[in-house]
Amino acid sequence: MTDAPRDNAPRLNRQLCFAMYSASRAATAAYRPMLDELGLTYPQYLVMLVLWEDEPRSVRELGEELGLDSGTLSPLLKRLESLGLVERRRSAADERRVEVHLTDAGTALSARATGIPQRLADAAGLSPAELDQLRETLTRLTAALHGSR
Amino acid sequence: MTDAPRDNAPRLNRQLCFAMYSASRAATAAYRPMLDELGLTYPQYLVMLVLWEDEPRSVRELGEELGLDSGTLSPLLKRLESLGLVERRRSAADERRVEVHLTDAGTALSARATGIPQRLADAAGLSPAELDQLRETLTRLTAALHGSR
DNA sequence: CACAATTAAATTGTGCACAACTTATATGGA
DNA sequence: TCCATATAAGTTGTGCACAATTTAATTGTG
Repeated sequence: MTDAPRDNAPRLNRQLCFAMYSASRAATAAYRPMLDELGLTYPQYLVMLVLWEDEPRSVRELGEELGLDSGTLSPLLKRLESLGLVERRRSAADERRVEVHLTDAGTALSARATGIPQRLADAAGLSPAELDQLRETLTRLTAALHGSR
Repeated sequence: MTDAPRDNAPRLNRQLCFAMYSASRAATAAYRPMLDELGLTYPQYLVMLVLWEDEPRSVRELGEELGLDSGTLSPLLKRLESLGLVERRRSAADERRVEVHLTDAGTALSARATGIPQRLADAAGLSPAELDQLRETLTRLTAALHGSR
């Protein structure tokens, strides 16, 4: 036996999971300076993206879109509310639900966020076709992993 | 104007970054039941993978392999030490360094972790060629994003 | 109607990530 | 040699993720 890595042991840089973990953190880090200008974290930005598509949304609906539970969303939404970007209102029709509405400031922020994804795509160093294929493969992978529970 | 999503606004499910964020969390979630049996979290498992390749490693070396800083690693290593899997010892040659050694229990755990990556690959629902290409593309993307800082 | 089961959101507790700062040690010139 | 600079690790504080639990409102069924 030698000092070389054991052949049967999993090797870090061979692992897809680590590649995704690293890529995800690198992408979030690349977003950070742009999001800093908006005063948002990356998960807060994701919530705003969903609301910019359609609002109001209940906490449960936001959670379904993003795959997050109320344990993550409740405090996050409280911070967005204290930033003056959203308002949380109990639904009159169903008192269990909390509807998250955009404020005028929250709606206005959309304009300043428009260019962000393109700036990341530029920094990615991949062709548009590669980016598209990567996104498609990841989406399929995510669905398969969720299905195999 | 209609109620439809604004065409110029970034759409969530078109965004590569969200695809990576979701895929990374789904993969970690798929690992969780297997890692629960070992008593490890996913980042702890990553540290053990590095040590199984070669040990001892300093905190700085671990951080370079994994892209993590001492703010993350110091408490994580303290937890691994309290689990009896590693020992932290000040380097005699350089008193600033802390060398992380595997204990016998830490070394032995490797055997129980061997099959884990294959089980995830099976659940991924992608062909080996797709998995390999995905990993390669992600690695290239991570490098590009780090380079563009 | 009554009431058990379900659903929605919040809360509590643990463990990352990461920025900012602190402490201690080492190193490279003037 | 002296000491400014750099480096290694730890600490503090904020904000996710996520499991487990709690509280409150709603729904389905006898």
